Amino acid sequence: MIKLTKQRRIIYDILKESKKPLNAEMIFEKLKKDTMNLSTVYRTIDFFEKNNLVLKFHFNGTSYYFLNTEKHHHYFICTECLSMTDIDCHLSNTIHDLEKNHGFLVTNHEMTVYGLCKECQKHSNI
Amino acid sequence: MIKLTKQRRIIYDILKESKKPLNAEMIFEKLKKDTMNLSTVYRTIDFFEKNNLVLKFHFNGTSYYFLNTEKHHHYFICTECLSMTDIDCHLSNTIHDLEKNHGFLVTNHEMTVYGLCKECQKHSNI
DNA sequence: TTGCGTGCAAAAAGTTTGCAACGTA
DNA sequence: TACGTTGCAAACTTTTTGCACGCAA
Repeated sequence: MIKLTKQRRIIYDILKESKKPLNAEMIFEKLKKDTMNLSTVYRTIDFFEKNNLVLKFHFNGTSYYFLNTEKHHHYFICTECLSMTDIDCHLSNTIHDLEKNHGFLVTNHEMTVYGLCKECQKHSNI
Repeated sequence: MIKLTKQRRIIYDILKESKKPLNAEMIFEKLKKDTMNLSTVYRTIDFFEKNNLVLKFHFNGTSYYFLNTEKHHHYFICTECLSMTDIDCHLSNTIHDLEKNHGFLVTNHEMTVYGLCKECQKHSNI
């Protein structure tokens, strides 16, 4: 059974409220620092990840985390505002082929599209 | 014009010879350390990346790099032996839809499938 | 009560940077 | 020759770890 501590509850709620993926530092900021130690943030996230409660991806030198609801699997990340949008991608066929044709055992997959969202394109001076 | 230095040549060749993606430390090991400074490895890779000569992905705490030939874009990574296999994935449609339906500007995308290759499944005790 | 979770402090791992010297175009 | 590249050493960022104490089940 999973032990529900105050810290886990807090971090879970922060991730739940957030409309964007967060990194450890961002979570730490949100909980006002003195509530909890940064290493606890890392350990808690790690725990969540091992229990499939959160998913992560790596971007610009840090890992970002978000709750693993059924709908999140593939996403578009705006590199400006970090907004995350679910996208449809029919990967299951590809994965099936891999297992069938190459004999691979697929344990995990990720697919991320980066770019600028509509809003950020307006303010962007690229 | 791109300045071709001894160090760039060496690192390029290492990546070319390698059948697997390499991280900075692995490149550094291969060139026997005293040929070049580790920070030069990082700077060179960075330079290659900016000039689209290499692609990278992040895994297990480090960045892995490989030459950006036309054929490499989406791949299967064996988490045991790090072997990399190109896979077919028809993402262009997905990306097209994103740009058309959401007004996103797509600048980059990655898709990686992780698992165990045929060979490693035999020796694996998972 | 007991074993897992946490705080704290310290360090590991990966990567970046400033500056002087060097070497390619 | 000139300017981008490199070596070196130092720092920085992100993440991990050991240990003693604390708390949820």
